[in-house]
Amino acid sequence: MIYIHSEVEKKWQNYWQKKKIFTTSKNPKNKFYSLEMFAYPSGDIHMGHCKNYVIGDVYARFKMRQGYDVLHPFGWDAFGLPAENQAIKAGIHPEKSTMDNIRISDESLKSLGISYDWDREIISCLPDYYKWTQWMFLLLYKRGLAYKKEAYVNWCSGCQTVLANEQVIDDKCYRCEATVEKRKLNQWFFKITEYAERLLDGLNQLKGWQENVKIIQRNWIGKSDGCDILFKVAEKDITFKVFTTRPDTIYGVTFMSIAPEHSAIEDLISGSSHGATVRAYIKEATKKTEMERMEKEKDGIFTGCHVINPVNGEQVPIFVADYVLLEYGSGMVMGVPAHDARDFQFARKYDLPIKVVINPPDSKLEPSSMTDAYEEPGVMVNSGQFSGLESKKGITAVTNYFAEKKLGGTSVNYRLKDWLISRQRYWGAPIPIVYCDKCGIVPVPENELPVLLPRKIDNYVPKGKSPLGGVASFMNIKCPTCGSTAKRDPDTMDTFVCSSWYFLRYLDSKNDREFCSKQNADTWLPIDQYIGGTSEHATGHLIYFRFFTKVLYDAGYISVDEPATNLFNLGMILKNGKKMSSSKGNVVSVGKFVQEHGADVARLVIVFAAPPEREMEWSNEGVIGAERFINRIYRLVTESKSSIVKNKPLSISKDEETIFIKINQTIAKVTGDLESFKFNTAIAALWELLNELYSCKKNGTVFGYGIYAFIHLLSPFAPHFADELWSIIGEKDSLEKQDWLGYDKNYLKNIITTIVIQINGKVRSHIEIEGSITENIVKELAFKDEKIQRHLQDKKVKKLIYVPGKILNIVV
RNA sequence: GCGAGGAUGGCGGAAUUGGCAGACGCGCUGGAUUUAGGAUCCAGUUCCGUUUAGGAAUGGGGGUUCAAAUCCCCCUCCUCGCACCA
Repeated sequence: MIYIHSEVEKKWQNYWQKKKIFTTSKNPKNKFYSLEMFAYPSGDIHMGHCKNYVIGDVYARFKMRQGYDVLHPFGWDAFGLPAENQAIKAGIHPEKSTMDNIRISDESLKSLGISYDWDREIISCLPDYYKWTQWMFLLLYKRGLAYKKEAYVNWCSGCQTVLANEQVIDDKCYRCEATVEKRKLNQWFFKITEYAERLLDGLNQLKGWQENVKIIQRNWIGKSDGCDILFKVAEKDITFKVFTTRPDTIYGVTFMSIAPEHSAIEDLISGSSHGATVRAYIKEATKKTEMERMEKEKDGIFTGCHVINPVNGEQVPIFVADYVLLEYGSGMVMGVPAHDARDFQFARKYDLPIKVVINPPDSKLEPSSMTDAYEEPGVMVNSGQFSGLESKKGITAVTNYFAEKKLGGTSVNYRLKDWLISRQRYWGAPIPIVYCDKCGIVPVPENELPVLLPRKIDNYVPKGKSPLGGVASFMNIKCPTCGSTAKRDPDTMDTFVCSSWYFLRYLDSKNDREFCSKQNADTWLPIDQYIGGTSEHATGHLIYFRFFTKVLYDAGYISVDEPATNLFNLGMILKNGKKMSSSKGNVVSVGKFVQEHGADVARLVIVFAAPPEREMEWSNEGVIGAERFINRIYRLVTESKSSIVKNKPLSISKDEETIFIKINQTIAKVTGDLESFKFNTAIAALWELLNELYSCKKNGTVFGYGIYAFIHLLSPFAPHFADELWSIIGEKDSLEKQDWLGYDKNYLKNIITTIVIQINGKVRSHIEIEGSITENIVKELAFKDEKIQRHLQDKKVKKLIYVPGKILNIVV
């Protein structure tokens, strides 16, 4: 007798839909917001994507069974490069291609029986969604958090657009792997840096986030405490502010470096004989990629100017050097060769003086014999009034000195940069900004949203300019303020903007007056369990959606300032050791697999093969195991359905006690494992119980109850199959409507306890004891034991160590 | 270079306030049943040792302990993140 999955799975999916089993409660008493990251619709989804949805589904179903009113929605991150590149490749308009992909992917998800409330599905490329993405832009603009500036940006020659920092990997584009160059462009930015401190601080309250992700975010934010110091230029009327974390080395400054892109350089070299060489150097430097600049030997060029060291009046030369980053601090660095590795190299190359101002605690440094900079703490020397101070105290003392003299003082810098959101691409939400000849930058009034993305466009393939710029009917409008001729912004927004707030739209997906009502937000927020992705999102989406949450909180639209209390990161599914992807040709199609083996088998393969957080290889062996599991259960249930017992047995006979204990232990184990995402060991426990049920006498109330309990426990993992078994044993409706099974605490301990007897830590024997166990009984039985006696011959017992109920170790 | 995580049978993986290493599955071996087996059932399966007795074993080396996969020190390799951040 073999289980036929195809009809059964369809039947239950229809049933769930008809009975609205997964429709979210309107008035939740005990809310639980369970969310999986939404997806890019690039082609049909494949098994590689499905781990996310299956793991999330098992958890959501478990929570439903525990009596929570679960919100479990899904949607599509439908704008952006992945969808657009795929459309261009196929030569199909992105809208058609995207919507087609969504349709077939929805089918795949439904065929897996994922418990989504499909009524709340969102698609970020549709106007009723991106209207609110544009609204978010305006909100940030109003709050001074969106601004435009000319900046060097990452330009991908393949995708013909700018990229955010985290979209550049080793100087290559994250989508097409073309080399990324620097271009100076006028672009929109979100001022995420203004939230740097709060983003950092908020991590401490996220107890339910994996430490790993929080560490990555901390590093990415990159807070460093230090001191600003003002340096006057000797030859010109210019003052520079320079950031340093080591003000204690101020007396060791022997030069100054400035980033090639720095706007003050022109002033420094104007009218100077150094102008030509400096300009040539800058030209060369800005041509290089970041990688090239990093890999070569540090170099620079003298500007002809000097700065005056404010502590001792010394004049030191200013160099332009391409290892200095414009974006960090003020784009200038004070060169202290004795105590900074980079400055040391630079000084040796150009024969600049090396001045030791920090000595190690118990030795003295000689500049001539140094082979490396000394960067550790130590004692300040050659430092005027500060000499003799321990360097840590020196940092404070020097900082205070500058603060008092109004020449600088305490300063904090972050590695985090503002978020560049303009994209010169067609497939995105248009930026709701108008450029009026008279009024300048004008935000589109809210009541004119959405700014519709024109469907008709001659050429959406990017060629270095925004495709929308060529659509006259879109570009040319009247200024909303004064009515004179104006133009729209031809750029679209980074998709990360769409995904920064999507979790809010689910709460009120059809609201056309607000992105989400305050009431719904208050009802459902925060996300109780967020599941998805790997840590690759740690510096992208997971920071951005925290940022948006804080902005919306500040603006009073929501009452939480962190979006998700718990975050679970998953490991990828691999096939032949590599990430599944259609370009690598190693995908397992959902549709085909479900047709052949069934959704429940797919689900079981995913949960049993490895712990969810670890990478797993998709293997045929796993499929065989899962199929065998299902058939074995099916056989047992159909053969014994007449003896099913639906209530916990009132009395348990002596010889049924063992199996009853096993049942209770399994309920406890599976419940605990579900709560902590150890789904693989939950399945192992079910296997154990199944084997146990097979080997016990196949009748009697306890056996019958065991099968009943088993079906319950199986249902989050293999919901179609479990509901089918549920009806086979004569029950009505779906298990989803049933409360999660409790267990009897009095039956968790085994009747027989095995005590391990060790001699000098080596296992020599076991004794089995039923009933109460005291140390004395154990000792008595141990010394009577034949094997133990043999080992104890001619030996003297020195010590006995007894661990109650576990071990007796005899030391001889 | 810095930061995080990891290394356990033929394979995926269990086991963490230190207490029987290898749960469960796959594979393999033997048996039963079957016209048949890539179905099913039963038994076995870390390695060495013919069996027994025993010994060895959780990447390698040292240590703490009655007792270490688990704690400490050193080393090797792998994965991920950051990477001139002044």
